[in-house]
Amino acid sequence: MNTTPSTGIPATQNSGSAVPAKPALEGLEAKWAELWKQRDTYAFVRPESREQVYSIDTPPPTVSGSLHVGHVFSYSHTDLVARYQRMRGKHVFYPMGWDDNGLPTERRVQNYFGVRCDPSLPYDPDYTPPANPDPKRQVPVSRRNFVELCEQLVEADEQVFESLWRTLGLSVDWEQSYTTIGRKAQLVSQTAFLRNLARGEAYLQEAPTLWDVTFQTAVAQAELEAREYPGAYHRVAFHRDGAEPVYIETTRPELICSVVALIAHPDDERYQPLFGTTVSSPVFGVEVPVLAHPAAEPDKGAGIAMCCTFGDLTDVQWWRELNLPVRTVIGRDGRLHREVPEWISGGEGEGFWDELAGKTTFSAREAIVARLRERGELEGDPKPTQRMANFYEKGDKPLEIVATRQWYLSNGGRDAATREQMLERGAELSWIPSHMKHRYDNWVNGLNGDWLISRQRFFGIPFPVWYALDTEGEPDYANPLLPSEAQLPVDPSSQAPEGYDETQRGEPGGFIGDPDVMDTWATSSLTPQLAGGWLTDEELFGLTFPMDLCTHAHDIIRTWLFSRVVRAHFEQHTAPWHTAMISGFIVDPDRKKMSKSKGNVVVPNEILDKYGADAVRWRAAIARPGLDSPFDESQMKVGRRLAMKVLNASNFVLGSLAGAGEGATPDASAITHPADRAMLAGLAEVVEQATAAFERYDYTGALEATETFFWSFCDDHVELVKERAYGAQGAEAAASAHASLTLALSVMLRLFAPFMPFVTEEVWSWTHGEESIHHQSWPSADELAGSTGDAALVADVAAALMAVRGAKSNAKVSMKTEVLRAGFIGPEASLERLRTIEDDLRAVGRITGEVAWSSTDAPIGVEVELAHPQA
RNA sequence: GGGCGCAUAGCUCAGUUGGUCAGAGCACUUGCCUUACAAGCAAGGGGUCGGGGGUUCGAGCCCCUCUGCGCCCACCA
Repeated sequence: MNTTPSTGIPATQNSGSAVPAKPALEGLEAKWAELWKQRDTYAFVRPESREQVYSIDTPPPTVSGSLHVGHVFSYSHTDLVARYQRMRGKHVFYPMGWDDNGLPTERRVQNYFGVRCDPSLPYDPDYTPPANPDPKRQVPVSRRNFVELCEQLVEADEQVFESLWRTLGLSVDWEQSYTTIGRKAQLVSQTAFLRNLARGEAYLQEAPTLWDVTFQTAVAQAELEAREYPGAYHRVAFHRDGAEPVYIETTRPELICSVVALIAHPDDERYQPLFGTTVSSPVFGVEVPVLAHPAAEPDKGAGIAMCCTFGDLTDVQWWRELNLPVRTVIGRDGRLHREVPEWISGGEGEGFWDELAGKTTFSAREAIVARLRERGELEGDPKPTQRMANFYEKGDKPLEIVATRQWYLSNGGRDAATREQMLERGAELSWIPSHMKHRYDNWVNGLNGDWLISRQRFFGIPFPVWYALDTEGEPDYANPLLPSEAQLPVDPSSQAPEGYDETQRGEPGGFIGDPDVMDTWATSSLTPQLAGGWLTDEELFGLTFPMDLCTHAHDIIRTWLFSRVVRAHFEQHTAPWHTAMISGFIVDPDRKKMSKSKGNVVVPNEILDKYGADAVRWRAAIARPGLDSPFDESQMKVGRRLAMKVLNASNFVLGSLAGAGEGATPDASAITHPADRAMLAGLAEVVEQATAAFERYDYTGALEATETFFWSFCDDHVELVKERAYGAQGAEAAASAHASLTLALSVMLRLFAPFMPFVTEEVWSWTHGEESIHHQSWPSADELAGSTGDAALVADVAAALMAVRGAKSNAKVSMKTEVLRAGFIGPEASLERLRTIEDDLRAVGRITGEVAWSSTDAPIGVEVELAHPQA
């Protein structure tokens, strides 16, 4: 082949090789995403035994939501491990799910189509949504129409997500995908629920519940968010017969109408004389007892609190532990009841109720404060304060506490033995990084009740439960009617229970269906079962469960991770996976969390377009598990530069140096030159480092080792052997260079493959036809025939080159300047090694004259006599 | 208030059991159109490893303490 391509067009251009003249990154994502799809490159092929499988539980994204770079990075981390394990010979089970049920989808449908669900409307089979949706004036539609619109939009959203994941290069097997609303999800969720119910782990209970008045649904502890909320202390008088009034301080005077007791700490001497007596409430004149309870805090407010049912969770505790009555005034819509409460009716406040009835808590507060003022029962002016209030994470009004009937699932929140079991399951997991286990323990130990799994919504999986109605039409909640497992999935709102027919729905002596749906976590807590084929494909389930790995960011340890542990513990009596790899967040440059409201969200498509998927993945890979990492575009550039370098260096090695014809399978026996053997010995060490790093889920360490070697390979080794590869030292010396370069490149490409699947696949395809690099085996030190070489020479070469280049750089001359005399100094052992490759050294340094060697204790250096630059 | 994590060059981060550990990349400076790559290459400047104690022959690395930052949980009288 032509060894001196001076035209700028490599000789290979004429050889018919697939090595391109001028490689480019542009278009690689589109090309390979499509080919991988066509060739089914990442299909899960069932092996004989569980040991041959590596199974992964990765989060089903909320399809109605939007993704930011944080998601992209976290999913990339999963893919790094998936690709590594695949190359290690595992059959990688890597499904993708879509979390498409629940409130987020409902909200998106409402806004997108401009509709809202009204369950009282009949189904319209020909319904078409408004042409010009107005989210502010939503058109009511039937429940079934609403659900159809949800399904329609969800499908479109899922395609957009899939396309993004393919562009990012996730090696997901798309045949294995699942949704959280589909038939399989219904079957799995309902079956698991019925079994929980049969074992007593699930139960129906009427109890005070955290309630979002905007969405009008109950909310679980895991979905709470404490936020600052402005309020004001109102100092209010409770009256005593023939004595001074008792003052309490409250931020919620509108709840005075629901007061059931005043409570102070048992040791509080100020209030001890009052314990056991009664006082009467301002405005309403309702008599309530003064009681003692240790949860009262003497230094908070007036030191004595009014207990209302229910103002906050402390009220719930007092109500429960002191056996207080329930006096509910706030309805599911967040407004005060229309009718006069019975404990007020007949009293002095009865007439005033007209002013409160149907008001929001905010307006009721204004009305009652005005009334307190009039009556002289408010002392001084309200004192503004900032307090923490519980919010639904998706809501914008503080949660109320409303007594409602809900389904619960035991999770250790009410039972110390179960809690202990959950902690033990958590301890069985291998946590990456290990300190993330503390978050799990912290959460489990802080549970204050069982898991509330029912939601008063529409687009979700229904509870497979009916209730018989007695002759009065009252439901019998104590004895729910249940389907058999063979009947699942069922929809109790459109199907009748066994022994009844549809005409009996809602009729006395008939039945009603449970109106609620399961919270989305009640389904996604079963993703290992759902994806793995539980109930539907027991062979698959046996091969994949418990899974090897679960991955996600640290924010959903308390929700998704914990809830899956609960489910697998009850159903399979095991932890759902062996390892939990937890990602950090990508934060903005000021280390603030990215959020839409702050406007600091980086959209994935933009950076993927701008820098390419390999560059984005590279950036993701330098963020270690668990560590938050600030977003910085300059780092994308570095990733892109590496991808470009891989492309160029591969092109040079395969196209010009080694020769494409002999490229695919190098002849190891030809590798005889000490420089080549040393390089391969160095690479063998890198292979061992990278492998060890990946085995401990330190993908960053694996990348660093590979990348460091690769750059020195390009800068030092390739430069060192270039002339020899062109034939300057004869055929045998050239063959050694060709074979070693090809072998080293093959190894490095495979080491890079998990990180940069596109560019490595592109290069691989130049010499391997349709064979994918992602099916090749992960490199081993054994396959490096030259590993018997002396790796120490690699460092000597680097030092010698640096010395020669430094001399030229200091002289401010071109690197091609001739060296008329070079005197190397350094430790004798190093000089000994360098002498074995003197010809290579002369070529790269353009040393045309005498070379001298003198051994010293100092590091390697050189004294040179340079030709005149002009010469 | 409880828990966890972080603090090493201007920036982002490595520093595995205390002894070539004071490093890398970016940024910066100075050169080089060198026949793979100028979105390149080469050389170079830059840090008393947050403060203070202690253990040790020896400490970014271990112990104590202080300070600052971040996250999770709790906190509605």
